[in-house]
Amino acid sequence: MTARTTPGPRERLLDAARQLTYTQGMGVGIDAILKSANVARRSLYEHFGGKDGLITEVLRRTAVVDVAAYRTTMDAAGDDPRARLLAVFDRLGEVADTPAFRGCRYLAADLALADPDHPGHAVTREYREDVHQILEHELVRLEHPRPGHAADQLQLLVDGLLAVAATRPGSGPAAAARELAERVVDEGRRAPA
Amino acid sequence: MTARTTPGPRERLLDAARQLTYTQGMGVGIDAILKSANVARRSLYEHFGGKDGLITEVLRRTAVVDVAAYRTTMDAAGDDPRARLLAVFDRLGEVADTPAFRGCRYLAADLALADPDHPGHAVTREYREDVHQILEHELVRLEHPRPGHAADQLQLLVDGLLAVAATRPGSGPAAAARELAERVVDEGRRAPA
DNA sequence: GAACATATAGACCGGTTGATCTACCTGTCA
DNA sequence: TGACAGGTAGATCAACCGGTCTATATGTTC
Repeated sequence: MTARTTPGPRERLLDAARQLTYTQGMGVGIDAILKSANVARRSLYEHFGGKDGLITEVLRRTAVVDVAAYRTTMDAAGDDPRARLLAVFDRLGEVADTPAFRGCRYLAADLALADPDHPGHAVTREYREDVHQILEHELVRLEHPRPGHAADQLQLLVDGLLAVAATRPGSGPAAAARELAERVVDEGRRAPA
Repeated sequence: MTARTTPGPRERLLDAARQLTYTQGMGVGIDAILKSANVARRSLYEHFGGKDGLITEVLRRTAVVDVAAYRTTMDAAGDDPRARLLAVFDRLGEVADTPAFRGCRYLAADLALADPDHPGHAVTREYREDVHQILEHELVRLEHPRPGHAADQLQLLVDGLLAVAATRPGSGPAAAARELAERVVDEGRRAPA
């Protein structure tokens, strides 16, 4: 029941690694992370076994947070599934407008971790499955004729939005993606046969 | 007029770097490139001044090739602007199905090159502008009401397609992207007012 | 043949990488 | 008091990084 005023070395490491791997990429040196976290070298290996373990745990943590953010965003939009889905794109537009935005962390991780056996890949894959399920769930509630397919399309729009926002800032990708998302969501609504 | 049977060191370097930076990422060591190209260390610095120069030149070369590929693909689809635009997505679907496919080289470069002043970023930016212009040109021919905006959307679909293909292979992103591309292209065609 | 540009081969540099190690310090609990 | 877990500090390691260097070989061209 010790109420720590300062997070322990483990949390400090995760936080520093989360920030530095995003701003500097997966190639950041361990020394930079240790220095930023103000943590002894040994503690890293005690807690995570090495750099790969630390990176993987960072991805796991952020994935939990980001999946929760999807749900929070949708809950704030009310009960209507259509509004809930479109709110995701509005929210991503806000995030992408942040000066600190540097693209999708999970895509960057998959592209940067050349080794296909790196445990980080499994984490990113699971993250995408979670997001897909969240989107599909709303589409089912909408009685969308092809919820799985539509979820694929929405996820493609999300990835496209994040990629364009990272590489062509100022082109307003969020609005463009939202327009297309509306058509996906509204598919087969008032159409005959 | 010497008809070389083997490309010179410069071409061998560019070719090896093109392959290795794609399969291994921008973090590949110079030694690996030199060994793969079977080129002396010094030649790299004579021709490109260093690793950054080599990488930048690789991006410049592949950008020329890839922009030409857009035109070739569209020309093979005939004269109709609609068919020409949709052919791009069919072609990208083929490319993404290649076992060697590892995502968009230019997006990976922008995400991996942490230094915002790296000359490679200017090359990728110009590449995207070229692609945008190609798409917009066809949309103008189509008398699309908002050719610039539609080109933005098509480019977003391209980026999303390549990202999904790299991270969720087998989910058929090409077909999903093509469907949405059709709606973008057909926007305001038979609609009144 | 001499001069020259262009290769190659490889030693070498300082710096950094991820990882392992010892030594010491500081709480907590028995 | 004493043991012990968990933290810090920092030396040390082999390997590799990008880059510079010398020496040598191979052409081509005056």
